[in-house]
Order: sequence, then C-alpha cells, then structure tokens
Amino acid sequence: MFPSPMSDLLDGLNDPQREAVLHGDGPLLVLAGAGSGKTRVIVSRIARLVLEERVLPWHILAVTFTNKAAGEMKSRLSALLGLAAQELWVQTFHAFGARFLRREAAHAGLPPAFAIYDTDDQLRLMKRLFAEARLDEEDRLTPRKVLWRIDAWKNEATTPSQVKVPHHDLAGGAARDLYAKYQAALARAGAVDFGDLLVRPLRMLEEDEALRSRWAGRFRHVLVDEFQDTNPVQYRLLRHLVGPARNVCVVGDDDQAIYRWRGADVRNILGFDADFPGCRVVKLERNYRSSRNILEAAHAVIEKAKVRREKKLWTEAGAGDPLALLVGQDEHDEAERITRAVAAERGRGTHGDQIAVLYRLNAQSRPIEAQLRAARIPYVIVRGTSFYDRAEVKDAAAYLRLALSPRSDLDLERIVNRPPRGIGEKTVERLRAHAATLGGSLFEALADAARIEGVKPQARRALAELHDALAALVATVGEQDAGDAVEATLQRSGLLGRLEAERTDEAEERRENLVELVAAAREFDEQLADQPPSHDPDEPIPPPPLARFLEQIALLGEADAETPEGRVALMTLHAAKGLEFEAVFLAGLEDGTLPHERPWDDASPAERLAAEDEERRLCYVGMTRAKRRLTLSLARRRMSYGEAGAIYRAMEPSRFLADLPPALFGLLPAPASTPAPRGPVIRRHPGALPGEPHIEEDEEVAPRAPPRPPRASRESGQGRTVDYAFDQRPEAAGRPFTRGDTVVHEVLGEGKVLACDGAGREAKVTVHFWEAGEKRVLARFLRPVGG
DNA sequence: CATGACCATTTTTTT
DNA sequence: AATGGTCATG
Repeated sequence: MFPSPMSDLLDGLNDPQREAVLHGDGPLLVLAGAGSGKTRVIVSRIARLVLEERVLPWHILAVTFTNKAAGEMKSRLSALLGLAAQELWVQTFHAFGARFLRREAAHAGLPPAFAIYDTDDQLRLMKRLFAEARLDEEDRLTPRKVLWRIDAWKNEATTPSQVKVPHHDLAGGAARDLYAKYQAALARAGAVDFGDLLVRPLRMLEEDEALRSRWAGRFRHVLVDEFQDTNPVQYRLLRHLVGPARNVCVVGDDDQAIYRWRGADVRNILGFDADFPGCRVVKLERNYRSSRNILEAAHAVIEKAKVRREKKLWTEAGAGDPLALLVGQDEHDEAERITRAVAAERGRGTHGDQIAVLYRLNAQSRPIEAQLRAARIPYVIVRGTSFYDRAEVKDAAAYLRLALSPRSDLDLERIVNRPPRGIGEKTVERLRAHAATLGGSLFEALADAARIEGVKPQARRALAELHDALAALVATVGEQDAGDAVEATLQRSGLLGRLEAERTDEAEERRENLVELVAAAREFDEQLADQPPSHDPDEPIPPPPLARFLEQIALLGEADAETPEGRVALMTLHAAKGLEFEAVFLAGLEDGTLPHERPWDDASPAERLAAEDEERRLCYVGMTRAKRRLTLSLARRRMSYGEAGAIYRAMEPSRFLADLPPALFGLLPAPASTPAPRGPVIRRHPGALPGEPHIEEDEEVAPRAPPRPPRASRESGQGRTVDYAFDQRPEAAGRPFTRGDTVVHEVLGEGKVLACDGAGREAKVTVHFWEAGEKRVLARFLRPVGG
C-alpha cells in the first residue's frame, strides 16, 4: 500500500490535533497553547480541505496577524500543495483588506491604485492639519496623540460623526474635528491608512446587502490564526466573511494576547463559542517545544495573571538544563554577559539562527548589537521595517505614489524640494494657496505654475520642471514593470543624479539604497511573472505592477526578505511571537522594562492591572520561544536617553523574576566579590512619582567594571556577595561540589553546601539559603563537569 | 532660499 | 543617540 497524502498529513499528530484537522463543517475553536503544534494543525487542515474535500484553493481564506506568520504558512502549504497553494488566500488581515479594496475600488470610491499611508505618512499629514488649523498643541494635544485616538476609534469602527465626546473635553472635541479633517484629506489624496484597510471593507459590507451576500458566499472556509489578537473591527469583518455554512476555524491562546494596546479584545476568543453556537472546541495542551524547566518557569509567570482561563501545558520532555540569570551592572555589562553566553552557546554547536535575543523595547538592541559586533558574532535585527524607513527610499516612494496618483498632496509636499531645486517654504505656501483657489490638488496647481502669484522666476522655472518630470512619469508608469517604473522615476526625479554628483560616503550609501530599491522592484516583477495564471473566475484585472509593489512595501516592509542563515536573531518580544529557538535570551528583566511602565499615563487601577497582565503574557511569550535553554538577564541600572546625559536609573529586578521557582535556576560556586561600580544613580525617593527621579549626587563617576573572567573563581569564601547571580552554568564550575562549599544561587543569594552525595557525574546537593531573613532549603541535582 | 548651529523631544510594542 | 524643528547667517 502506498501512503496516501492523508496519512502523511495525520502522521504523528496527537488526538486533539487530529480532531482539529479532521473536523468537518461548522465552527471550530482551537485553543492552542504555546508550542502545541498549532501551525501544523492549520496547515494540515487546509491541505486536507484541498486534497480531500476538494475545496477550491481560492475558496479558502486564512488570515494571520503578521507577515512572518503568513509567510511561514504559505511556504508550508506550498510544500504540501505545490502551485495550488498560491491560489489560497493566505495573508494578514491588513493585506486582505487591501485586496478587498482593490477589488471593490470603484465601489469604495477609491482610485484603483490607491496609496496606503504608513505611520510616518499619517504623522506628517496630521502635522499639516495642525498647522492649517493653527493648533499649537493646544490642551496637550499633539499630532501623535490625535493619531492614537483616531486609531482607537478606527479599531472600533467609529466614524468622526459617531465620536462621543463630553462637552468639557476640549481636547477630545478637537481630536474629533481633526479626525474628520484627516479623513477628508485622505479621501482627497485617494489614500487609506492601516486602520482604513479594515474599517472601509467592514463599512462597505455592513451598508451594502448585495456586496455582503457576494462576499459571504465567496469563501467556503475561513481560518484565523492568533485569534486572541483580533480587535472588534477584525472580528466583525470576519463574521461577514463567514458564509452561511459557518465554516470558520479560529486558533488562538488567551495567554498569548499581546495586542490589547492595538484594540485587540481577548473576549473575542473567550466568548467565541457563545457567538457561534454549536461550535466545537478543541484544546491543544501538549507542548512539543520546550524542556520542562522552561515550561515550568513560563507557567509560573503566566499563572499570576489576574484574568485568564486556567490551563497548564504539559510535556513528556525531560527537565532539561536549568535556567540561567545574568545580572549586569548596566545595560552594557548586561549586553557583554549576553554576548559571552551567546558565544558559549555557539561553542556548544548551536547554530546562530537557533539563538535569539529578545527584549521589550527596540532601543534595548543597541548595546547588545555593539557587543555582538565586537565579538564578531553575526546577527540580524528582525524588525518590520528599516530599509523602507530610510529617508531616500521614502522620497523615492513618494515620487512613485505621485506617479500613480498625482492627487496625493502629502507626497508632493514631501518631494517638492527633493532633491533641492530652489523651492522653499514661501513658494510652497503660494502653491498651496493657488491650489486652494483652483479648488484642486497641489499637482493641478503645479501644472498652472505660470499663473501663481508672487513667485520669483527662478522658483517658477523649478516648479514647471518638476511638473514636467512628474507628468512624464504619470503618463508612463502605469504601463511599466515595477522595476522599470522605479528606475525611470529615480532618473527623472533627479534623486539619483543628485546623489551621484555628491561624492561623500553618505551619499554613496544612499545611492546604494536606491539601487537596492530597483533590485527589489525587479525581484517583485519576477515573482509576478512566476505566478501561474489564476483559475479564480472572479479574479479582477490586476492593478499596475508598481501599485502592487508599493502595496507590498507598505504592508510588508522587508520582513519578507530571506532571513540570513546562521545569524543570531535580535528582536522585540512582539516580533518573536510564533517563532522558536534552541536557546533564548530574554533581556531587561527589570521592573519598568519588563513589565514596561509608562510613567506619563494616568490610567485607572483596573487599566494598570490589565496592562501588567499583558506584560506578563509578553514575558510568557518570550520564555516559551525557547526549546532547550532559557537565559534571563537584567541590568542593575540603565541609562535613559543616550550617553550624553550620563544619568542612570537604578533598576529593580522584575517582579516576574520573583514568581519563578528558585529551583529552576542553576547553582554555582561563589564568585570573587566585586565591588559595585560607583556612578551617579537615580533613585526614586519614597513617594515620588515614577519619572520624577531624585538624583543622588554624592557618588562619583567611576569607569565601568572591567569584563569578568569567563570562569568562576573560587577564592571568595566569606566575602559579601555583590551579585546574586553569576553567569556560568553548573558545568562551567569545572569540578563537583563538596561539603562546605560556598555557592551562589542565582535568585536566592549565597548559601553553603550542607549535604552532598554521589560523587560521579551527578551529585545531589542540599543547600541552605537565607532569604529575607528566613532560612530556606534547596535541593537539586547537578552535573558538574570534570572533577 | 540654503545651510548650519542650537534646542527640545523622544520610547512601547505592529499592520 | 538621533531626529526634527527653530533661528540666524550667507
């Protein structure tokens, strides 16, 4: 007998996994703990639907939250289904929204090649509106804060006219007015922002019966990954897309809900079975990823969350290595210790790309990068964007968007004097005024440059030249491949010429970035060419390649770029969701960093608790990324804004550390005591608000502590232990423990070995520790090396 | 109008 | 630290 594709799909699945894959029609909720094989379940289920149930690929919609997740799913499906996989609708919610709006552009009142404004565009637009409304940050209202509110409104599908603001809330009222103006500006430019990608399709579906039934009948199966992170708009959108057969499968884990700040509502998953009566619920609680120590630790943290569904993952894996804790004097020292430990990890044969350093804030990556670079350890920063965030690339993108939709005033304002062509603020003001009298866009005013009042001949000529260049691009770009369009634009705009003329290293780097942009566009063209012709009868005429390329840039950043092999990955905890590594380093376990605290917001107590819960889940997500080894680290003090201020803030170890059972950590011989380095330290005086530090001035700045020797030294004995942690694992001690040894426990502090049996490869050690004035006993098995 | 010096502000987290 | 904005100067 030949193995059927089906038996391959089910091979090695446990019972609940099988149940989820084989579930027939009707709603299905899969509660999938970290590392429980959830992606495999979704992928196998989709493959089964296509292979077994003969569902047409374009009748299946699978949505994820991140591009990484979508990419992973697609590539696994390609392996199972071949070319058919390309016709599945597997994408992020936002990418789906964009696709929806492209199809229904006419209906939505959008140009077919509408632009997608990213955060940066949004901010610039809002600043412009502030300037026009002559609002100088009244009532502590800043462009950023307004955008924040708009985002929140959009997450709940609230239109400007639906916004309810109490009379006395002046800032709220102003924000609402700005929201209306902001939407009007987007409409004028024929653009949408990220929020619109979800809200507009939702409104269209809610308002148009015919459209609704068309889309509700379109997908025979809808699957949603990371369902715990859906916000109200996404959820309502989803409900419209689920057809009458109610074939909806959602997969998620309330313990991994980390997007509350973006409007995600865990109640979507907690109440799903109520919303879809008769829903089958499958729980995946067996973890296949991590050692038991790691799971225990993660569970100890998540268990303390105030609001959560009680559950516990289990595993058949062994205890594995103990956790380790590195304590640095400051963020540099922390980074140094992490780097040494990473080097040791690689020394044991772990591949670089199986090692990750995770942190709460992007800013934490800097010192770690510096140390890794110094140690010549190759690394990558995994971040949504970076390449496409560069100024020159954004300039180029603005030209490209203008070429597709010349009405986009925001883009025109950005590039009107880039490269510098002698058009200053005054000229732009006149241009704007002229556009206003014409009642048209800046581009139309530009066409009429000859008649703008009060512009000097020189500037007038510059305006006319810019218009000619843009008009030429507008005429050609729609017909071209993305690569050709980008190349022509870089030439015609003068962006490239300017950088070539400038003979500095910086200009050269910028020029290379632009060349890289052309290469990316060409690669995109090739991908398009490789795609098989669609079998979907509803497939509309595709928009110009350039428009699709720009969409990819807006939605994807460079996340799609292949992850370089063998490099240690650095990323935020948010970015790490859904990934796994042999060894994980979780940095910055301090109160204030993780859990992160925002001193400036005056949230209600309930808010604060909910926020702390989310930080806990974030910590949990980070810990559960690790398969075999988990190392936590912290800095005892941390510099706030850069080196210049030279102001440290003293940090307390994270409250989450206190939740970890001490026995999960390794036991080590006591290190030589090192005096704490002296330096200016900020302490919060009792009763002070966070963020209002008291600076202790009596301490002198001392050079940073010299790097520690990598091996534990033995001589201390009595000495007061300064660090309560030490960054070697037991085997690094180089010899077995004996009675009377002074040891340092990474959490409890210093203790003495009272009993010790077994002399060979394993020894049982009983140690007494003094913790907060209380004597505690710790017993553990250790495997010292050598002897 | 362009340029450069000086300053204030910034930090969550991502699509 | 790095960015963005304001102001004075050429």
